[in-house]
Amino acid sequence: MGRDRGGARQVAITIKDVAREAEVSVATVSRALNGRDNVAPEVRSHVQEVAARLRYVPHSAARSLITRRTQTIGALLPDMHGEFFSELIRGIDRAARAQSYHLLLSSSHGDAGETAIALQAMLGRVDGLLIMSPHADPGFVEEYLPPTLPAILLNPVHGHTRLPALAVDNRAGAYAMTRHLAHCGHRHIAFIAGPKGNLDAEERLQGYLDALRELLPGVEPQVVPGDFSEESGYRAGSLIARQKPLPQALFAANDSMAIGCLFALGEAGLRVPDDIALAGYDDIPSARFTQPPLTTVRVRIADLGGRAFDQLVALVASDGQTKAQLHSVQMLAPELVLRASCGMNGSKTTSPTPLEEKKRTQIEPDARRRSTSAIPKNR
Amino acid sequence: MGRDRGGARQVAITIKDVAREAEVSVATVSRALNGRDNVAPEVRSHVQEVAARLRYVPHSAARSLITRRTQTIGALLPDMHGEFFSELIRGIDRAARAQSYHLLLSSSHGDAGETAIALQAMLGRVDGLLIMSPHADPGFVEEYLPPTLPAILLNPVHGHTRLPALAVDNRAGAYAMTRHLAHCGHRHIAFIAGPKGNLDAEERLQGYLDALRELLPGVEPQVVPGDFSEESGYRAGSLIARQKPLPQALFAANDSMAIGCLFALGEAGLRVPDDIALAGYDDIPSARFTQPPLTTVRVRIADLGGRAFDQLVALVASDGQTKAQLHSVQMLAPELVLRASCGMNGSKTTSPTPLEEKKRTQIEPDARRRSTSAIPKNR
DNA sequence: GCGCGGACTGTAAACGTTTGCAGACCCCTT
DNA sequence: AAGGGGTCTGCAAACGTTTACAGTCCGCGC
Repeated sequence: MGRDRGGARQVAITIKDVAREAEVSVATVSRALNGRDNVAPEVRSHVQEVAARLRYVPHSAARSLITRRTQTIGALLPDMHGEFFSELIRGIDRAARAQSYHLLLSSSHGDAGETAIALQAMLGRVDGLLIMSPHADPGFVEEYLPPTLPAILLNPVHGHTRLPALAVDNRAGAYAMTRHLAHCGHRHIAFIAGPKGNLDAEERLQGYLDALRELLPGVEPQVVPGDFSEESGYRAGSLIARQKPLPQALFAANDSMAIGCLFALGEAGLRVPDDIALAGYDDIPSARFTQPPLTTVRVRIADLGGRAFDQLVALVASDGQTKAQLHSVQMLAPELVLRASCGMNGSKTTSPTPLEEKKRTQIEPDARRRSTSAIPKNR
Repeated sequence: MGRDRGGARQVAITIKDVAREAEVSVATVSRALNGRDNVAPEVRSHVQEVAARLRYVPHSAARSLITRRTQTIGALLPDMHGEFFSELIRGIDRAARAQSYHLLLSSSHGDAGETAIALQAMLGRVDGLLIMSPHADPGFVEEYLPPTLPAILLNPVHGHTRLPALAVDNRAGAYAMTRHLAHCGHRHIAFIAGPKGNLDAEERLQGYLDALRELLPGVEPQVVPGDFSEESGYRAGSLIARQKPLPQALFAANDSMAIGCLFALGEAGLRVPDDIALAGYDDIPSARFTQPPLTTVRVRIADLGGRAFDQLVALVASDGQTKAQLHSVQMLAPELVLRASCGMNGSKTTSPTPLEEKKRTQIEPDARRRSTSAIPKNR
């Protein structure tokens, strides 16, 4: 079986080899292997058997040359670190494998220029593009993206774009957390803000402000500056610890700052949550290791990636026809993770609280993608 | 400029369009754009100008159909979380972009079967493969991998393989850390082990045992079981805290366990490092946030990925001829990160200590790839 | 003046698929 | 017995490149 072929060195098996071996034409092989219905059943199984025996793998370049499909989508991602990045990739990758698509990755783009170059390089090789670009102006995308290539933005969008987008609803998450703190009985809730230009940071701040205005009218908001770093959280924490009337609760725009803040509060002799409640945002892994464990807002990153991928494939499949319909911005609702630091829920267990519907298009809540594993695997 | 073309809907620009517009043959366009030298300079620049104006992008499938190169390498990775995964990808991606290669990613493989399927799917689409498979038997790789396709393993290898491999020298790292603890004056050093079947865990244990035997002859090793989880570290810590003669130092096979252990020691009223020194392995981000910051062993993951990629491309370029030469196992030396928890170095700053040469092939130390950023970026 | 070589350019084949079209065959109906 | 229809199969074109080969043109040396 599998007779030697004349040539000097072994070249890849092609459809012709299968055809010769199975004693049919290449057209029949193609039809049999691609599941067309106009093939006699016994011929089909024979061809399949021969193909398997020869370990035939279709040459994807040849195939996509004629079908004009690559079965590949590209992901253009910025320079990201840690859990956020890996979760996003995980979600995209899972969805891709489920649809038997391939994933062409290009990450670590520092600026719009790098992203544009990477975009160029991907042009012939993908059926669609997932683009995450924190750079203020996504105009370069419209500049370099061929109008026919489906693409989905993973950004918090700010203004006009002809591309559909998917984003985490930062504002809704911050709103919900603030509401939770209010429900705990806290009235004086201070907020440690993120860096100025950052869209995520500003949306979170907005959620805090909105909730305060709507749920605790008359209470003055207090915003302490920060920049998402642990150090800035530490500084904010020691500042607040010296405050004459201590706030009842402290809400940091991300977990890193909350952790830094926790250190500062501890140094000042304040106990969390007894003397002051604390909450963060992101649910980074360290959040569950702090003492006390940190109440925070979890963002289902893997879900975000998976959903974006599925939408993109739908766009690809529809050949750009549904494009007009899907030309929208969808928001993915985050969920609260209540741990001990807010004083409400002393247990260590996670109890997700679904958020209510927020403005713009909303995604139906479902949980088909598995929850992100809490404990980091080995290593 | 860019005159309308007759057809109904806009199809991609091909080399023929450029040829027609530039009034030369397609062969000349190809030669001009690919930098062949047998093209008149003025013709070349004219063609380049026209191609740019038409936004011509070569159809990569057509190109690789004939060149038999895809300019793409594939990465087959297991189901990984967090920093380790993202650093690895970052390193690979950077190297890929530097060599203008594309990266086809398939991750989250739970078992050998999934990896094999993913491998199959990638077969026609990549020039080479980077494979990381923690599954005990990499035999399936040899089974499904065409003999002509260059590939590099990212595993700690255990025994025979015809593939070149690159791995982190777990044993050397554990050895160096144990030596450091001994240099600090500790003699009774206990080790919290990782899960039984795990290769990383066993290599680390071996490093500890070797160091103890060679550097502190006569001292009895103490190995406490663990499974890499924070909980198991906690259990090990409370066990040890109750010990009659307390060990002077405690070395956990990974940081998660060290952190769990730290909690347990704290609950038992023991101060680190005054009452007992503590060290971990991996340098996960949380390691620098603990109180006191954790002394640990850092693994330059991004470097590992980048090196592996560069070697793979060299293999691809050499058309498999150097394969015999490169058929080796290279070890990447980790470095110590001394923080306060070991009692030696009270400062918070990282001071990497290069390791001495260890057995097998060793990689020349260089630091061309930038250090992994310490503080997690925004989000 | 003629041939020769060098520099450049064009023609066409090849890469491995998919698929429209047409042919072959068989069975059924008339 | 002839024709019609259905089912299956093969032929060959097409996809967009690269590149071997065969020119063409020009200048130069004889």
